[in-house]
Amino acid sequence: MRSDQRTERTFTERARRAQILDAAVDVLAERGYNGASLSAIAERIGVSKGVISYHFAGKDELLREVVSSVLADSRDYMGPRVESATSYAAALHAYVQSNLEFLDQNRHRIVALIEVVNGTPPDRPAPYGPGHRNAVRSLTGMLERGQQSGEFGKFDPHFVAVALRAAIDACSELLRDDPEADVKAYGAQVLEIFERGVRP
Amino acid sequence: MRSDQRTERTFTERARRAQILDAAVDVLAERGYNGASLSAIAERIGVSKGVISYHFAGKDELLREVVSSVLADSRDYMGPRVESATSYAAALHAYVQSNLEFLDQNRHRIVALIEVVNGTPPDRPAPYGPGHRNAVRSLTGMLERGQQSGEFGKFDPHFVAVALRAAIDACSELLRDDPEADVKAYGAQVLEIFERGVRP
Amino acid sequence: MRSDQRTERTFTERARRAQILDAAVDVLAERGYNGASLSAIAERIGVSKGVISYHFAGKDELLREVVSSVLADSRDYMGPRVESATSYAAALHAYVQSNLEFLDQNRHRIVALIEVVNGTPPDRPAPYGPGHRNAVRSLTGMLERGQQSGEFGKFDPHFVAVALRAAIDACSELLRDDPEADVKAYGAQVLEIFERGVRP
Amino acid sequence: MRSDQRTERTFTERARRAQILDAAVDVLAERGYNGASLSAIAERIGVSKGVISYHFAGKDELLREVVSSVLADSRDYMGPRVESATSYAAALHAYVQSNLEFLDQNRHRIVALIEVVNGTPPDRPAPYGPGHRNAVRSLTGMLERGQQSGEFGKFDPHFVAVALRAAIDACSELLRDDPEADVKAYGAQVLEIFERGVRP
DNA sequence: TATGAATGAGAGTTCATTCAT
DNA sequence: GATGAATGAACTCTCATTCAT
Repeated sequence: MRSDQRTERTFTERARRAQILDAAVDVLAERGYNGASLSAIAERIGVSKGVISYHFAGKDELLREVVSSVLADSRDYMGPRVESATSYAAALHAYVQSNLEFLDQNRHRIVALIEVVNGTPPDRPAPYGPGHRNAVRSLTGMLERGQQSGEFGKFDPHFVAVALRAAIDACSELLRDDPEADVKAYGAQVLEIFERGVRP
Repeated sequence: MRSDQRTERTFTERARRAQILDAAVDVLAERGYNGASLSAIAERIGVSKGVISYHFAGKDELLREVVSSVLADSRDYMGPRVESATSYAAALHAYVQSNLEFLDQNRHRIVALIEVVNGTPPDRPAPYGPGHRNAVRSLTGMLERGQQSGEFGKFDPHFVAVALRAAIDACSELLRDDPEADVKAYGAQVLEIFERGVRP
Repeated sequence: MRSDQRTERTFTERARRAQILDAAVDVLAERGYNGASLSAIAERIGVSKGVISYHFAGKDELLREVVSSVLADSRDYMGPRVESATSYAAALHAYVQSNLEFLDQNRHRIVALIEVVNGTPPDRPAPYGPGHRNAVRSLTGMLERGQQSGEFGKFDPHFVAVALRAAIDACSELLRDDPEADVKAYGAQVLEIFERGVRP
Repeated sequence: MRSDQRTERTFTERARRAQILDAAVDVLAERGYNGASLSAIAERIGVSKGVISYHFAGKDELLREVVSSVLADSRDYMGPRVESATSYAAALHAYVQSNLEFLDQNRHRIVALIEVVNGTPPDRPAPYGPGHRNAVRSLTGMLERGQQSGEFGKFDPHFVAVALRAAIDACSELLRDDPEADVKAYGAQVLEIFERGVRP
């Protein structure tokens, strides 16, 4: 149905798609990748499976949209905050802080995203265009420029980027194990470690 | 039949179980959680599906054993190395280093473990009894003791333990993206960051 | 709504029906019976599926109309030519020749017709009222009258009618395998065989 | 399961496969290509759908086997009879006669074969390796050799082969319309026509 | 011990049809 | 008259599990 991509969607359709995406996020977060069958998602909104097939080309498209919508929102949230920083140290600070804020405010969706990314079988196209690898790459770039400017010391920027991203993403685990966890404090702690770590 | 844990297993049976576990690891690593069907695993050893059902109570038990065998081996490898350290700083060093060595030498099995942990739907008993949570807890303990001894400075031990474990585990990603990645160098870099981080 | 056959159709409606029938023919010819879904047909004219349901009682009626419109046209084309023949041999000649001419000029529609006739499950009302059986019957009649007049020799008229119709219809295969096939030459050859065959 | 094609099949399996093939033939003959769902076939033997999937790689393989088994049997039946002919006229005679005999003795299976051949959507691999086209080709060859030998007169061998095959295949229609039809008599009639037709 | 065989549930998809707007 | 939306049944296929042999 959605063969003509340029067609604008009607109001109703946009609403349904959003509703389905929300349901998908919920089910993914609660029952995991393998629990997120089309029936489970449809059941949650109280419609038939066919509705999903009607609004999305297939399960793949649905999951890809789940991922890309979260990624887009995270870029929208973090981008301006990082770019308005006036030093590399400040940018690093803004990066970690805004990232964790976003995570904190989108717990459900983050869990869903991780389920999709981790759950997608290796023989299928990854559901995030550039996705996570890109996140590491852009972080690496920031660290490198910080080094060139003399603000940061000597270290392997790629390795540090990987470790930092992992530390940030671990926030999900933290929340999984304890939904009341103090994300802000965790962020502050991670920041302190890595700020020390990149200092000259 | 294998429900009675006190029954001693015959030699043949232990061998079969081991063989099946190995096959499961291979298939999990290559085709992911959803690709690891009982038929795929059975096919790899050239036996019928029934064999697996005979030796394991069900797929769940098989996967849980995959996980627990890797965790047990990692404890066996790291334990002595960490415990023989004569200072907390040395223990931290030994922890990270031996952990990464183990990861490096058991790539296949680690990937399989991650597949199981990530793939298992949340409504089912988690495949690692205490597992990861335990790892974080013991690391937290080590950091706390280091603080009490005055060797380490002031920080939140739990948060740092979470971040450090995440940084270590990120090694798998590193390897997934680049199988030739220099694990040792990555470990050294992570160590440097966190050693700085915990210093008084 | 269109169940009341006596209702006169408006101009617009007749146009729509014709348009839909054309689209159905095209899709049937290109994608076969099973590829001819209502969506595929609707998409070809750029309307919604509902339009078809509005103008036809159901898919069955649509397909039956496809068949009957082709058959009607073939009767309109062949009838006068056959009837104006002044001998039975001439009638036979006119029959085969005009039939193949019609086939040649309506390849698309013929293919569609065959798809419908072959594709319709046997437990459903056959899409050609009397249809093909009728064609054989009228041909049989012609042969019988030719025999009674002494123009034709001794043979089983029904059997010959069946074989001749089959030979004529095989033209579709010929065209399917080679769209450039010389239909006229094929017709001449078939005629020669059967003219010899029915001679006293 | 049947991944290793060289594996011999057990007795039970051969029996089941045969049983399934028979059921498929019956259902195809009775309910047509589109009525021959896996459930319908399974239901007829009183087993679950899964059984078919267990014994055949998929519906495609099942249908292909239906076709190839009939074609193989028909070759086995006709081949020796045609080859033992001592003249081209005799060969033509044997061809038509043995073909119709085979048709007569395998009515059900022939109808099933035709359903599969006609029903398979055009965008899918044809279910008969060489199949019908081959039949026409070999018949064409026989006619050509008969012409070269001087036994047959002047005509287009390809066209006559197409028409003759069509006349023979029309026997199925004959049977469909009247299950008591005298196939032998029909064969004799067709033979007479075409023997006259190819005479010099 | 191991196998082949069968089951039955559940997956994603497609489709004709219905209906409020 | 026409549309978008939704339904529900049917389809093929996969899989963990069970069981007689």
